[in-house]
Amino acid sequence: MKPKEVNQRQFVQSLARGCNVLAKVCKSETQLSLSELAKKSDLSIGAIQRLTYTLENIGLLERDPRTKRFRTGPRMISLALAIVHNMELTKVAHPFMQALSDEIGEVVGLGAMEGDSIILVDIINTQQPKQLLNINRNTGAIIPPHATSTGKAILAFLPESRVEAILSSQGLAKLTDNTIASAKALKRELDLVRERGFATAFDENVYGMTTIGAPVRDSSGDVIAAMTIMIPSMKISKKKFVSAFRKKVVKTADKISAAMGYLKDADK
Amino acid sequence: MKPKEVNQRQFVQSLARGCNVLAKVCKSETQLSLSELAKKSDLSIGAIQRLTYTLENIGLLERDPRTKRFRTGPRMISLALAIVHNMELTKVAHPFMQALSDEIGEVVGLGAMEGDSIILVDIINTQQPKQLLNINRNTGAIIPPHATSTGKAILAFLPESRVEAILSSQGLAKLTDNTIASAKALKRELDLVRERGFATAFDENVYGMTTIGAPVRDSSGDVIAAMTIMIPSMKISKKKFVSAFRKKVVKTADKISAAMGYLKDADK
DNA sequence: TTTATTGTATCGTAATGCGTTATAAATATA
DNA sequence: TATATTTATAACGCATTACGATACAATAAA
Repeated sequence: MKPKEVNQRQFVQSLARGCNVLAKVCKSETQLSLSELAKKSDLSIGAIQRLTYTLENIGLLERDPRTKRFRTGPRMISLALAIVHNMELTKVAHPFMQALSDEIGEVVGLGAMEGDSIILVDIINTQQPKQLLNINRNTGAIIPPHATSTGKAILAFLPESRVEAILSSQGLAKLTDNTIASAKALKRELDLVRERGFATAFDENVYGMTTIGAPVRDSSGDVIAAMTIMIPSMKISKKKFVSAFRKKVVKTADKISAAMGYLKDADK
Repeated sequence: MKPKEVNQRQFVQSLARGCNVLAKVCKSETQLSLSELAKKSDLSIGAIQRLTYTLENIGLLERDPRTKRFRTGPRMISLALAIVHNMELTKVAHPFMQALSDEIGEVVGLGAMEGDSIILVDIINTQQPKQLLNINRNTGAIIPPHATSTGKAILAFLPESRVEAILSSQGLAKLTDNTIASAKALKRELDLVRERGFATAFDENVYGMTTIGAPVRDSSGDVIAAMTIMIPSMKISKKKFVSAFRKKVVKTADKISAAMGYLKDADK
């Protein structure tokens, strides 16, 4: 119908539409009705009906028998668990992150490269019941590479070509006044990160969040992720923050790298 | 093409096919090539090409640029993490399970109802390097309800109609000599479980695995999951196993129920 | 090099999935 | 309870979409 010039003759519309519907339901905290789905996807009601019928039939979606609303189906949950399970990184990293978080009493996160995106794959939340400003990110969130310590800690150690690919696919959106939104400035920043071995971000992604991150390597020495400490900016000055945590982030990230099989002094 | 009398005119073939392909790739430990996928799915090579092209295009699949093999894409990973994140049960249960496992030095698992399936949603593995028989189940695994302590601990506390629905959808496969494969015998077993408050399974699912499980309830009092202790059967006699662990399973499962908001003595 | 294997593009066809419309059920309003 | 409104299901006719087959290109093996 619509002039989808994105593609040629290889694109199967109904699959893409169906997957989008599936994703909508799975990501939604609440259950969704047929008509809600139709509105959110702007597809005809008939289309949604067929797609959901199919997805339900193969177990990826499920329907509350009372309310007739859709929710994530058993097969989808099984699949999700299998995927997460296959990510050995989180399994390896989690205990180290937990230990660090316990020690310093702050939020610790882990962002990993998946394709050209950086995804928050694990987070240790410190449950201080009602803090003024709470850091509240969920696993699965896609993280802007240029505006986070996680992102910069990864980018700094990737080959030029990968960095360009990632940035061109993700863009350099100006998220706050402090966001480094120019390619040139970012390049300089990455040089600094490389030199120091860790990255920082002061209110660059969202206002009020200060973070410091260090890269994590796999057994072949490639940087595949970064671990971060996140705190509310008002809690401490930049200087104190960096001096207090720089060694701890790097040390913990290095431990994770080691546990992933990376031998620090193998060469160079 | 094939006489798919399963359905009428509402079933959209290409969506179902595409999702199956997607699931195959995501569940596979290794990356899959186009032709491998074609064989495994028995679809024409052209079909697989279109489906994977689409899935890749929308980020659910990803292709290794060198080998051209498919793997789980960033958007799929993001989705999986979001799904798992939304499952508050595991978040709540995990620390209790960890504590129990630490205390007794055995494997502890958690199986939850998802639709008419019971899925292993979390497991604490005790990493005894090279034990003779290692319990090795992965999260995401679908668990036979009638042949496991997890399953029986759940079934015993569900309304009759749900039990029937589950059993008729899952069957009563004879998995070992000890499997309770008759509906009558199972009913008697479930009576016993209800009476004692926990379920056992001695080599009923796979040979060599003995388990004991207790139900977990949510805030509305419904049984939604069960927690199990799993050990290699040769390690201990049935009697000793039950007497050693019966109180611990129930107690820990109760703690989880309480943390889920269940008030034990609300009524009755 | 040749040969096998695997991935990509093309093409004509009809079956598949499309949006619309009609019916039924459920929920809200009076 | 009756009426209006929203929501879900089913039917249908048409054009597009996805189909399998085949031919071509690229890569890997020998």
